[in-house]
Amino acid sequence: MTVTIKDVAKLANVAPSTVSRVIADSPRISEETKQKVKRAMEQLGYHPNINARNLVSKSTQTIGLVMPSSKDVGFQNPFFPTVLQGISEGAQEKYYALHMTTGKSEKEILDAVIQMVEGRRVDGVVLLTSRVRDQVSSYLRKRKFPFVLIGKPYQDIEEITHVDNDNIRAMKEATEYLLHLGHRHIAFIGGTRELMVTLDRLDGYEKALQEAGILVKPEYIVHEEFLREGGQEAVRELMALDEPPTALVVADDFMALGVLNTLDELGIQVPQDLSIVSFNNVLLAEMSRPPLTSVDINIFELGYQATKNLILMIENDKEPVKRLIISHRLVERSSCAKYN
Amino acid sequence: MTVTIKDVAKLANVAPSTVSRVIADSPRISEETKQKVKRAMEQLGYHPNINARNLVSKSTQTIGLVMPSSKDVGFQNPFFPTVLQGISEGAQEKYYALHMTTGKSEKEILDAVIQMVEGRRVDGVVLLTSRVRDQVSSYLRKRKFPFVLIGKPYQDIEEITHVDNDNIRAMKEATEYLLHLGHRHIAFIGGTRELMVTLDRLDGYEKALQEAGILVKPEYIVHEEFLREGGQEAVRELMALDEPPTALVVADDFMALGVLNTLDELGIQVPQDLSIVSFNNVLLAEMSRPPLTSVDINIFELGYQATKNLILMIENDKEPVKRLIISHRLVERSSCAKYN
DNA sequence: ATGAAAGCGCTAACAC
DNA sequence: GTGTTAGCGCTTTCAT
Repeated sequence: MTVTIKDVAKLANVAPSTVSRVIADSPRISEETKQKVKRAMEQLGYHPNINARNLVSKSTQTIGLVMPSSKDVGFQNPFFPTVLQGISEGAQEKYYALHMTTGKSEKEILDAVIQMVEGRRVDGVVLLTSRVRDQVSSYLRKRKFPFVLIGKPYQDIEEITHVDNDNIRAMKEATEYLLHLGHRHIAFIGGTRELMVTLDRLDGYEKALQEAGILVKPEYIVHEEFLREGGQEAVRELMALDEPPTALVVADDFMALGVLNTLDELGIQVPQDLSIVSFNNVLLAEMSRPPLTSVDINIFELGYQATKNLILMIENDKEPVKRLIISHRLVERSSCAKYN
Repeated sequence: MTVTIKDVAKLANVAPSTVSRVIADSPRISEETKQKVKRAMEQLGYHPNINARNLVSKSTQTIGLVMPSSKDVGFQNPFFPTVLQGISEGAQEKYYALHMTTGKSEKEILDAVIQMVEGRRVDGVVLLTSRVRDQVSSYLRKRKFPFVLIGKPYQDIEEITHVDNDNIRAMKEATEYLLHLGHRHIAFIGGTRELMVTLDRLDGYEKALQEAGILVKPEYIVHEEFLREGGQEAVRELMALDEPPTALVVADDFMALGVLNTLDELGIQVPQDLSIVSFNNVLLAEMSRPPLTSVDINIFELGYQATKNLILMIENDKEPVKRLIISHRLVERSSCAKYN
């Protein structure tokens, strides 16, 4: 029924091992037999059985992807397809396949990861988001299994290869941009504090203010856990303060869109009444009104570098631990104005 | 080094086959030995090698996912993560894993699919988008390999199990909604004609107009191939016609956002000057200004049903061909007004 | 440069 | 109810 290496061997009048060598493009096979075997493969429509190959070779040429929880907001964020593009391109170039894990809870995800690692389905793993106290990364570390984290590790930062932006600096610069425009009342809107990226960006925000000698006010710091519901309310409260901010740094374009929306309802004009700097610079940023000044963090590159380096680690087990910092740049559009 | 079924067998004082039966939870094993074996597995930290299992059992418990070309606009569309959520939930429930294929060109994608099918990496495939003259679906059909298409097949519609919306009717209703509001000059903005979904929606648009006795004007039909560049221009031309439309049906929320943007630049107010009905009802639709009246097509369900039915097909090879139509509904928001 | 043979870790007859 | 055994399709020594 299914055509195996033996069938090819028979037709080509060689041993199965020779066929195997042809597949691996071994240099110790004469060009002549190579052609002969290839013709036979062609003729029979032969395709190697990957499971058999994986079983004996103890490698799979596939990379495991750990997605954020499927009921997470992150899943809806355009960040996600873009980083996937980068990962997939990095994998494709080296002929690696992609295996996905998802799950609704942290536990489901961890279980799925354990299954795929212990079951020898993958040679390495890319973690798509860095969460505080992430169990998956702890497990992989203990297991000494090759993996790369996109984002900043919660702990053991010197020992986990990761690719990240310098989010502290990036947000510091974003905040300073507003400072230079004359703003003194700048609020921060970010996602859940469970995400390392939120923590770093908050950090950068505070640093910028401190350096400028401006007091960091707790009421100016908002964490929108939910994209829609929570957000609306939070923005309303923020703008209802005795001393409302004149500018906002928002940790994500998608979030910024929601903010823009709420502001519109409140009759607050951007950038005339309020300036906004956002983050990530996804397609959305230029499609919103006003188009958002946003920090481009090179999402594609995050994914691409993560995969490239994971493959390096897989193929060379003494590849050193690396910390790859992807560059960012502020893209000015129309959501900011001078404060007078 | 790695612990195998034999090690477990030895420790538990049983035969390897018994261990295998315990894993498969065979009813012919006494509760007592089951416990004994499970303890041994626990103690040794045993995990089954999936490749070995796949090799002999000729099944993989994994589903292949065929994504749109990674350089495609579709990739950026929020449709994509949402449908993935549905797929992943359907798979998870039946303990199926997910294997992804991507590629930059149609050819790369086809090759990747052939590899994963012939290599016996997956038991079935779900195709995420339906394109005109899609080679992947032709290949799978010829190969008689289980697959489900999300969207409407280009050909052999009676012979390909697919899950789709009734896009013709949905767009017809959307158009009629505008008709009922008094609009007589309604234009259509859709994606590339390479996508079946575009064709169907265009069809529904034309049907609605015809039934209403309104002439379908070619200059009212716009296909934005590129989300940004092309779109801007197309919308401008449309609004610069001698008789510009008073309403728009747009085949996608993401596209609608771009349209909204261009209209704003042109100083055209929605819905006062122009009404818009959009499609898909992703999160974006309620975050835009004005919030978009959009046809909810139940994206999650598309993915979920596709996977569920694929698994049925995998597990029962005489499962009949099915055509699953997912319901839709118009969600009214603020992008439409009566025409006076 | 090529062949023979062992075995990767598992399942599934077939015995008993 | 459990053990024995023969592969699944491939790669990889070890010969020659």
